[in-house]
Amino acid sequence: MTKHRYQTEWRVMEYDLAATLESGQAFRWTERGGCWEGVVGRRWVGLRQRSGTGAIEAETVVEPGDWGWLKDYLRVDEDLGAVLESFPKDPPMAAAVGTCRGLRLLRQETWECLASFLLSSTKQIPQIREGVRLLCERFGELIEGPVGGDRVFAFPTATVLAGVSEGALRECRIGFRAKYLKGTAEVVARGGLSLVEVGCLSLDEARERLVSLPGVGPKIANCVLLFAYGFPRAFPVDVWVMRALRELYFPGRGLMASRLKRFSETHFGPQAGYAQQYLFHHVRMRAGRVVNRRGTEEEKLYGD
DNA sequence: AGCCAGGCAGAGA
DNA sequence: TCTCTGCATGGC
Repeated sequence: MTKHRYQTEWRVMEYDLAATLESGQAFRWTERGGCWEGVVGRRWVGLRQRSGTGAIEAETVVEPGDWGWLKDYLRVDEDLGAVLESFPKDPPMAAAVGTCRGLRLLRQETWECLASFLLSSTKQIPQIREGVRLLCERFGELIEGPVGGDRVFAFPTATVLAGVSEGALRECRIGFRAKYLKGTAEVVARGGLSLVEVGCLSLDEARERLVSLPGVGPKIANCVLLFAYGFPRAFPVDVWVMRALRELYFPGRGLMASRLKRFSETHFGPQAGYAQQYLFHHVRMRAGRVVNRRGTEEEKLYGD
């Protein structure tokens, strides 16, 4: 049988697709031969960025309608220049913006984002991706993918995950997080917390609701509020962002975490969440280079 | 071998 | 309100 392939293209300035899809906000995108493959909602999606114009090409294998769902996900209509302009004018932000040109925030589906970040505590991004992948393969619905490609799965619903035993969830290598995932899936599945209604609340009220879920504290809540709900001031503070605050803003001073968090709540302005993502990506890229350089003895000589 | 990873919950001070 | 600890797993 022949499958259709539906394609479109957006001309968008300052959009680094690779940085955006790899920056630890979404966990299902993989690159194959210059094409980023993933799943948005119940559709397989292929994305490619043209080297010359920077235009983004999108492809699906089922009828895409008007593509509005994918434009929303990628936030291609967002005015990134205005976002960057809103950042505080200080050396750390200037450095972060300089090394992360075109980094964007996505707008993800709320349940997938919440469930994915429930797996994130004291895990590295590749391990989170692995857990998400196994959950999808074992409990997600099979959906249409490209001819001759791997099987493709939707992210499993809260209802399905609520019905899975904790032991079966643990077999996805998610460890102690299994009981949190199951517990939260149960609350969401029975309507104990409406993820739709959370989006109608103020940032503080929305965060208050989310942290009532088992396994969801302020950090994970802020990730969901930023990456799925799009609250522009949500500011997740993980070990990397804490490191950025310490090393870039207060080097050599042993400030307490609580003091740094208070600083972060007021310093970064109306697009603090975006600023956070730039700092996060900036310090991770910097660390990545250091790690890679340890690979060869000769470059070790250059040190830092 | 020990330390760290996009943390959180529960206990105790 | 704070600090401390256990919790799975994998990579270095």
